Formats: sequence, C-alpha cells, structure tokens
Amino acid sequence: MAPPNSIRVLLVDDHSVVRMGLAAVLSLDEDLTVVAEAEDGTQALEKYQAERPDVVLMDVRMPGLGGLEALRALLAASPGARVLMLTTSELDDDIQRAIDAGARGYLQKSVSREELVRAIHQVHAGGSYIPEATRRRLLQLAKRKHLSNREGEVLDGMRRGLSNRDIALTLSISEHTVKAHVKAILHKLESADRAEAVARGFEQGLLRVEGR
Amino acid sequence: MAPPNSIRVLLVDDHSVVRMGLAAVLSLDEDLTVVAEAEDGTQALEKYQAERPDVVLMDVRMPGLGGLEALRALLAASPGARVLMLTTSELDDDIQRAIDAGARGYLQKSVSREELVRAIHQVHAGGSYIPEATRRRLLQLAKRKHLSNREGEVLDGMRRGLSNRDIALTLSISEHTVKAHVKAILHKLESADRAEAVARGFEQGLLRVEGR
DNA sequence: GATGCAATCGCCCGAAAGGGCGATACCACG
DNA sequence: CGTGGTATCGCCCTTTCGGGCGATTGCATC
Repeated sequence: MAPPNSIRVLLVDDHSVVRMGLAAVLSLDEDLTVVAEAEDGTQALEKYQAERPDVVLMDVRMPGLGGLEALRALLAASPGARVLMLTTSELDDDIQRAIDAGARGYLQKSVSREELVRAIHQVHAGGSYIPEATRRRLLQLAKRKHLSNREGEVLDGMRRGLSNRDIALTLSISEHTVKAHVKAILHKLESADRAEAVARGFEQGLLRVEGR
Repeated sequence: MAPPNSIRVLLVDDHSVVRMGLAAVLSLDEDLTVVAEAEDGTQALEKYQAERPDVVLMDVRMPGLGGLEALRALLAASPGARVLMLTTSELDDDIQRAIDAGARGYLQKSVSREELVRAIHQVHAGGSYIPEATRRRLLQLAKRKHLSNREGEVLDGMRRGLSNRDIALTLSISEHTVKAHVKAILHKLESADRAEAVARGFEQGLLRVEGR
C-alpha cells in the first residue's frame, strides 16, 4: 500500500470533508502516503510522535489547540518537523506568525492539486513553499501598522464601548496613559476617532468577530 | 459505475480540494453518484442543464457568479431543483437569504460524513435539511435589531470616522437629525458609544470587511 | 382613522474625546 | 552607549458626543 520511499504525511484538519479531499489529492501522487490524520492540535502532537511523518499538513483554524499553538508545540518538541500550514480564509493575518513560528509553507485551501503536491515535495526536500499570492499578502501585511500589546488591550476596550476612564480602571493605569495609547492607536490606524479605529481593527484582523 | 437508482449529485465549489473531499464522502454511500462538478456559478448552470442532477451541493462563496446568485438563477430556470448550500464560514448571514431564495438546506463544511449523506438523502426525498446549530443561528439572526436604511448609512459614516456634522453634510441633512439617528443606532445596538456600535455592526454582519 | 415607524428638525448641558505640548523610565537592539 | 519603541504620567483647551426633553411630516399597515 505504502511504497517504500514514499513521503509520509500527517493530515491535521477538523473538517473531515477537507481531510478526505486532501487525502484524495495526495493519493494521486504515488510518492505520497497519508500515514495519519488528526482532528485538532492535541491529536496532531500525539500522532506526530507516534508516526514521525516526513511532512505535516496542518489547518490554521481548529477548535481546542489551534494550528499556530500546535505548530509551536510541535516544533518545540521536534525542531526538525516540516510543517505546511493550510488556511481557509484569505484574510488571515496568521501568515507572518506561522512563518515566524517555523512553518515551511502557507497554503490556501484553494490551491490546485498540482501546487499542493509540489509544495509537499518541496518541503520534504528541506525547502519552503509560499505561493506568489501569499508572498504579496505578506508584503502587504508588513506595511500594516503594528499595535503593541497594550494598545491591543486598549483597542479591545474601545470596541466594547468603554470610556477612557473605564479602560484605565480595567487595566489599572491612569486615564492619561489610556489617552496616550488611544492617540497612538488613532495615529497608527490613521483613524479620526475610536469608531473608525475599531472599524480598521476589524478590517485589518486586529479585532475578530468570534469573541476573540 | 453508477447504480441505476442512484441519487445523481452535482458538486459546485471553487476549491478542488473540497470538491474531492465531497466526492470522496459521497462515494462512501452507494446510493450517491457525483455526475458533474462545477467551479463557479456559471458552470453550475450549464452542468445542471446538461445533467439534470437530483441534488445540487453548492458553495455559498465563489468567485464570479456567487452561490446565492447562482441559486436564484438556477431556481428561476428550474423551479424543481433541489439545492443544498454549503459554507465555510460560521458567521455567514446568508443563511436567511439562501433559505428565502429556495435552498433546501444550509450546511457547514464542518459537517460529519454521516450528516452530509443524510442531508442529501433527505433533500432528494423532497424534504429540507438544516442542522440544529444553523437553526439556532437563524433564530439569533431573527432577533438581530434591524437598522433602517438611513441608520445604515449613518452607521457607515461612523465606521469611516466621520463626525455627526460630516455625516450630515454627506447625507444633506441637519446635524440634529444625524444625532437622532445616532441615538437610535446606539439604542438598537445596545452600545455605549459609536465605537461599540461599529463593533456590533461588524459582529452582526451589518458592516463588512471586504470594502462593502 | 388610528397606530406605528421612519425621517426630519429643535435646544440644553455635562461629560468625554481628541489635539498639542510636555516628561520619565525601561528595555532591547545595534 | 546611543537610538528607538513601549509604557507610564501630566496639563490645557476646543470640539464633539450623547442623554434628556421635545416636535412635525409622511407613509404604510391594520
């Protein structure tokens, strides 16, 4: 069933439909063998230890232990792991983090069969694979103004309708400091007021709908 | 290959991985046969006319002719078509529109194999299939406070960082009126200020990320 | 014809926001 | 050791916001 010199792949995705689709695509290439599947990050870690696959194909968004956390945990335990991240959404801002964390590639689920197979081969050979479109997206994201942790917390207060004073209370700092952060946020996000800043936060993926 | 009394299915999705996954899942049930696949709405219409499948499985989000438009066009041409909509995103507010347009069901791509197969059988039998979670989501959407057209325009002004006066200018009404609308919006959205109102707008699908 | 809703306009006022001008301290990176 | 970013705190001042209290018009629905 599994050819001797086959590339052994671990699939990690919470959607069984997607897992089967990936498995079907990989089965088209006789050099590829799916040796295990996992439905979440925790399972992925276990299966990796058990099977020691050559390449891991992992979804970014998963319930429980998410793709990014799983990626970090996996690489912490097995620094040599070769992981290709997959994503459904076009507007994930996780690309940068995934690459930083050590992913060897970052693909959309919209990739063609050929590109997916090529990517796996390339990653298995020790290289990395990032599609042109994703590369462009990375450049675009690099231009994005980055908020500090504190500013992120303040922005979150704003989105919840808190006044500067209330944000100060929840963060246990002075209102003056909050105002300073707000000013920095408005400037970085090129926004006229907190309403626009919140909108930009959603547009740029700094704020998320799904209850964080 | 195709059993005589098989349910003939048309798959419509722009992601080849998903199409293969769906095909793989359906192939597990011997009563189901995928007779055609389409990558977008336009192709879907052609394939439907050519194959006259019993059930159509169609993605909501597609480039070109989107799923909803395709659904309407398909039902206009063939009122008897039985269409099951699929979606990737959990927070689509298209559920209502899809049902209204005549879809027989609305599934997440995260459905289990069993549920997907069951849904197709049910739809083929002339019934409809909407999962519990989706039903709940529908109820939640029904409770969603509805903004009037004018209020929607004012909310959009807020998200763009406009002051009440500037909104008044762009809408050619008095600032007093804008303030009245703003008050109504804050009340309907249960928000303390415009920043929270904008956040609620995004959360409830009243505002969208993708450049309107 | 009443009832309800949307849209429009009005005033008063206190609280909050945001701009502009500062400052100190810490820490990491070069 | 300087440079830059972050986090903290400070004051002054003008504009804007949002609450509370109104109102009239028109339109559709019942």
